[in-house]
Amino acid sequence: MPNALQALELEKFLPYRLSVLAQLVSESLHDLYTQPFGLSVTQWRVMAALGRFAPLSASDVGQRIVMDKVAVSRAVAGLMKRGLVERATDRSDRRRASLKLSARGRAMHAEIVPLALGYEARLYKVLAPDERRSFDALADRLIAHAQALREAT
Amino acid sequence: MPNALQALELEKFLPYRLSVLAQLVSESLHDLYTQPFGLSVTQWRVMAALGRFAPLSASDVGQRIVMDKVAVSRAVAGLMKRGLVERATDRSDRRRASLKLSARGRAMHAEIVPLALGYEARLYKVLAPDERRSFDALADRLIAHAQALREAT
DNA sequence: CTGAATTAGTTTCATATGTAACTATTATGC
DNA sequence: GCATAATAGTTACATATGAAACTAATTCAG
Repeated sequence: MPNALQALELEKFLPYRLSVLAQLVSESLHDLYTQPFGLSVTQWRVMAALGRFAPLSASDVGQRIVMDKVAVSRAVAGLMKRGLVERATDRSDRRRASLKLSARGRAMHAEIVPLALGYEARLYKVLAPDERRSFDALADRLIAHAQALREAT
Repeated sequence: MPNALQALELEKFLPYRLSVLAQLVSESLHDLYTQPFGLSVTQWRVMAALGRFAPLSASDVGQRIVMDKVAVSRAVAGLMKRGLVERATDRSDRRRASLKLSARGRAMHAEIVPLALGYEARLYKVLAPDERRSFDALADRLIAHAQALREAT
């Protein structure tokens, strides 16, 4: 047969399933911090980046968490308004502003991290330790490859 | 130590990595059909569902592709305007409308499917066949479990 | 040095998306 | 049978997001 009929079986199609999984996980996680802390997804991600990587500029944040600068800018504006993040203009390059969590921001971060890790732990429970390691490794390779394919275009 | 300091290492955090991977894949795929065919992501998903599962009601589509009814409604409206989808009111329950691809819709679907499968194949190339099977199986279990956790809340 | 090109970040506008309210139709309790 | 509830789908509003234009500061070529 020169060209067997190609059928797209959605339920087996990798991009589709990745989208469903990421969506489910993201929504569940969102529930953990949206009601009690009033954070949007992007705000939480920025807080997570700042909580982990000390002082960062807005574009550093964007690179870390794969978020465009507009989204970062908006999230930071919201976090500053609530006094969760502090900004200081860089003395040597006044375009830059280095960002870090305020005391309040650190306190909130410290409350949310265990919730996030708790959810991750519950999710991972369905996999045995070696399966978890295996999934992680394969996912990493897929990420790297997807990135390479994207740039190749 | 009663409660070791929990650090959130974003780059190892499963929800974060799933989000990055799904985002990368979705963007790449999007490039394949957005320019040449002028479809949005939701429109393409609806077409894919209809292409595979014959006549479906709008809510059937939503269940298949995990998309809420508002999004389905909007996507269908756009597809109908372009004559890619046909709608027929159900005689026995006039709230329902059964949807299917038109001839033009089927033709477009037939053009896009190989592109989508081609991308999937390129993506999968980074994994050996047994790794691919393994990843698929683990991902399926994660999906099922994430769904269960979500409902348990 | 000085003007063109870069870079950081914000604002604007157009589009996408989710929640809730609404219409129309069918099912259910009494 | 009739009022109430439930279901399919659309519309309206409010918010989120992305692309492009814009401001301000810095770098670089000559």
